[in-house]
Amino acid sequence: MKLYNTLTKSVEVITPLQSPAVTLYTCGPTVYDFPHVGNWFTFIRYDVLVRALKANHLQPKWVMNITDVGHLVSDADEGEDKLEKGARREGKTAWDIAKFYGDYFIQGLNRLNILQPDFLPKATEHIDEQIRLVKTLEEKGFTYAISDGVYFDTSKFPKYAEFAGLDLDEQQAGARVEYNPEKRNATDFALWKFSPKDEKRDMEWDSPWGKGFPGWHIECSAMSMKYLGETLDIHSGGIDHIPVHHSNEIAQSEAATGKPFANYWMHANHITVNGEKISKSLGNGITLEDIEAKGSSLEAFRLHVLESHYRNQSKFSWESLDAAQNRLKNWQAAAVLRYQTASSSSGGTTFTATEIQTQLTELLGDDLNTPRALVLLSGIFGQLESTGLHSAHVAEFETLLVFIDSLLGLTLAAQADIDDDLKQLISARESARSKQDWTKSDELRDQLTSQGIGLRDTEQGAIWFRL
RNA sequence: GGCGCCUUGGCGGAGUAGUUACGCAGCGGUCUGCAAAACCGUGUACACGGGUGCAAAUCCCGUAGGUGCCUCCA
Repeated sequence: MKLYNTLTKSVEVITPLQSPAVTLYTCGPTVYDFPHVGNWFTFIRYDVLVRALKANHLQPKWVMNITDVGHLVSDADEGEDKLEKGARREGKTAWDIAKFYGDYFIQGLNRLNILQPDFLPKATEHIDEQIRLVKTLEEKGFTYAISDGVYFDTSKFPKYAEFAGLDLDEQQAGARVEYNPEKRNATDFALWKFSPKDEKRDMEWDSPWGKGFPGWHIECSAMSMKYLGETLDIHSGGIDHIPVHHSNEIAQSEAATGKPFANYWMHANHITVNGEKISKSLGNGITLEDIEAKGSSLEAFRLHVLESHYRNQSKFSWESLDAAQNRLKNWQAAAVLRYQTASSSSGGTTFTATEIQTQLTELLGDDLNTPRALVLLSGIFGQLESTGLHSAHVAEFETLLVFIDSLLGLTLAAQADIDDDLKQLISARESARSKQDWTKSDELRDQLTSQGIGLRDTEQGAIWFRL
């Protein structure tokens, strides 16, 4: 299993600390609003990673956090907590917001056929762990307190800028945003924030430094260490997190333990819509509901995600989603050929499932090359559609479909046979046709169409497919 | 202002030196009772200008446009 490692900027073979177990931490959502397609792209990328690891004989132990406190509107540790802001927007408490959008997120995982992580820890349920980690950092001299919180002193972690390849001096010279002048360094970040003196927050806890709430970054370190140990194999997240969030995670974790935090870093690139990034301010945050309202399926959306490589910036458009929907329909039409092999015993496509499985596993194992995997599959399904499935290969085909579904999260094997009523309509049409009763045969065809079943007349008889 | 990345046929999207990528859509034809599907055929694609090479979409330099991070954000 090979993966591009942001740490070394090269594709590397994954060698877990305790193979075949592989520990994986993926940055999860901040649950203050509906996720948009860009967010879901990344979560599907994680899912593909997990499935690829499994296919390549590794056993992932997967943790994805739920950020339900402490993520401020600005990464510069200023501004409002997103949860509190969401609460004000909807006239609820921050706890209500976290519950509602947290539940929505988990439903979204299911709707997109994303595997459930082994752990989905919430930041608010790990306050003690976070406080303990800050204490450790304090004891080791990495922290200092100012009026609004306890901060990490990045100047005491000399390789801070290495991970993101930043030139801190240059950046500061041209920085557009001013930072809290009490901070010792621009890159210092909050470990613990104090509650405002004149305001009662929905979410706040006591700590050795005063009442407040944890900084956004510390949760990931605390929770990954709790569930996966001080050094994890793979840490994954959105590409935007390289400069701030992940640099901070590395700094605070390695400062606390003296050990490497993660051996492999996998970053999913972003997508654009109409050539622009997705952001709240642009108002182009398409949701899963928008996709369904347009008549597309979430499975087609998933296939659309797989059509591009996770390291490239890819584009989302309704046109490309339609293309994926059509491609999926063709695949589904091929999948149901296994119910229609009665007269193709002599001809039809034959193949060996294990051979194709090996190829697919290698493609996914080569830095998650999903575009190439789809090319392979389109070739196979295309051949099936043109020549039919050999009747002796139904079981082989079924095995392959189950494997494809497990690797790519599709539901091809689940494509069911049609019921007897529909089958009778088809055979009634066949006999009408043999009697050249075109009126009746067209009428029956219309009936089938209205029930979502299309037909193609071949030399071996009518083949049905779902419209 | 600093540091990056990108630019492939109608749309999406692989490909880092020499092979038709591929998908979706389109066009012409065959087949068909009519359709549909399928099949056959069909697009002088690699932003522009130089350079290196026997050979460049692929490497180097420059130009133009776009875009990302340094605010929000997967």
